[in-house]
Amino acid sequence: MASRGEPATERPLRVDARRNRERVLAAAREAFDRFGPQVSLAEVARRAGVGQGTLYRHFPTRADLLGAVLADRIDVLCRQGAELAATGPAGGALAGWLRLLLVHARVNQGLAGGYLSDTGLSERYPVADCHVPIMGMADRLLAEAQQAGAARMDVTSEDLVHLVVGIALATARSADVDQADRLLALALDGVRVDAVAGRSRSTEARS
Amino acid sequence: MASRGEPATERPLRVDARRNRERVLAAAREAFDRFGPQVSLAEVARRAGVGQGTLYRHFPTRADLLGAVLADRIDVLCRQGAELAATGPAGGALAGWLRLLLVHARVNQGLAGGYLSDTGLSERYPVADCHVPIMGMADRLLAEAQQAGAARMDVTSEDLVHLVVGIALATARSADVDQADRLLALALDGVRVDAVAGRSRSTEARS
DNA sequence: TAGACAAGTGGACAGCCTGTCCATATAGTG
DNA sequence: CACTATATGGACAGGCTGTCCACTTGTCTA
Repeated sequence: MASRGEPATERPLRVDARRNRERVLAAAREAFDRFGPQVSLAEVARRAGVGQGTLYRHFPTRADLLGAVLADRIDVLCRQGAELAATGPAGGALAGWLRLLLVHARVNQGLAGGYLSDTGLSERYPVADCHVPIMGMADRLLAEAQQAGAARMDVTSEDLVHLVVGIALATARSADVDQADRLLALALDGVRVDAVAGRSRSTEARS
Repeated sequence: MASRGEPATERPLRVDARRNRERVLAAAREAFDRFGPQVSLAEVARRAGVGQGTLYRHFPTRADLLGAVLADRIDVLCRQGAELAATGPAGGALAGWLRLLLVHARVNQGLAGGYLSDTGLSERYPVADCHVPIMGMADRLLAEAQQAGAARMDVTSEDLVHLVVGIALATARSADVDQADRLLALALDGVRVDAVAGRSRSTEARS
């Protein structure tokens, strides 16, 4: 995820360096959208009009570049969540935001997938750093929904996010554009408080 | 998926060719397990003790190789499903098999992911060929569960499979090994027939 | 069993990609 | 303006994919 908050304790980048960094970022955004997250980094450098060395100086690995591109998309998503929370009822805000999250996850499926698998397939913190703000927003919206009695108390925000991400991943290449939405609705049916009415969910369906 | 059913209309492989094919397959199985689906095909050939040309002759693309390895794992899974159907109650068979599917999807997540993304990121049939047997088994188990009154009528087998695959993908690198199971239970809560009790699921939670 | 030919093999090779290195160019500073 | 730390670009080493083809080996027929 590189430098989200710009520690600024270190001397700032030289202006030409910062300009090049932005160029690379812009080129990467466009190239990832156009050719997918597998696009050659040499190609990105070419499109940015910089040398490969410059690209690698700013983003030592492909994951760093993917992460940087993801980061501001996530910013937008979280701002939207805050707005929903401020303007609507708690249950609706949660459901609405999960829908936005679903769209985000579908659109950026490739990016995030590439990011994750480059970040290290193993031995890493379960969800990548860049998902921290997402988890924060999920925490907040779920807590509010639970307080309003609109969501089961035994559901965690991690569950919800994983469920949505999963739906996005699983349906990413489905031709049926509505399916993701239907799946989300199905899953949300299991989340709402009235769905549980005193039964001990989980394993009792085992066999 | 290459030649699952061996059309046999074409002359069979020469014995040495068949032997080499098996060797490559065995080496691939092991290498994929050990090093992940990104392992170099040259490495697979080396481990199989054949030349690269031989590997590519039998499996022209990485996806072909991944697909072949996946195919027999899927065979096993479907046989297990048939057994469950034959021995237990319909609702339990469905739930139990979905759990097996979840395990399968988690274990082979990398394989399937690699398979899908190599098969072609775009313009292809939504779910890859190799999933046809899985869908068939899901169809069957769901239909039986629905007839037994153990599953909602408005759920499709595609929904279920996607949900499970999604959970597997989303939790594949989670440190919490139980989470996938909990998510599945959560999702199944939305599937069971008593969860719906005369409400029109889906979008009414919108805002 | 021998000969002939189609089928199969292996490894060299072309082309592409990643990530490093360093001689050169340039912003920032006094 | 001069000086230095920073930044740049492109050549390069190393690795991977997928193709090609001269050579080897099953298989079939007589």
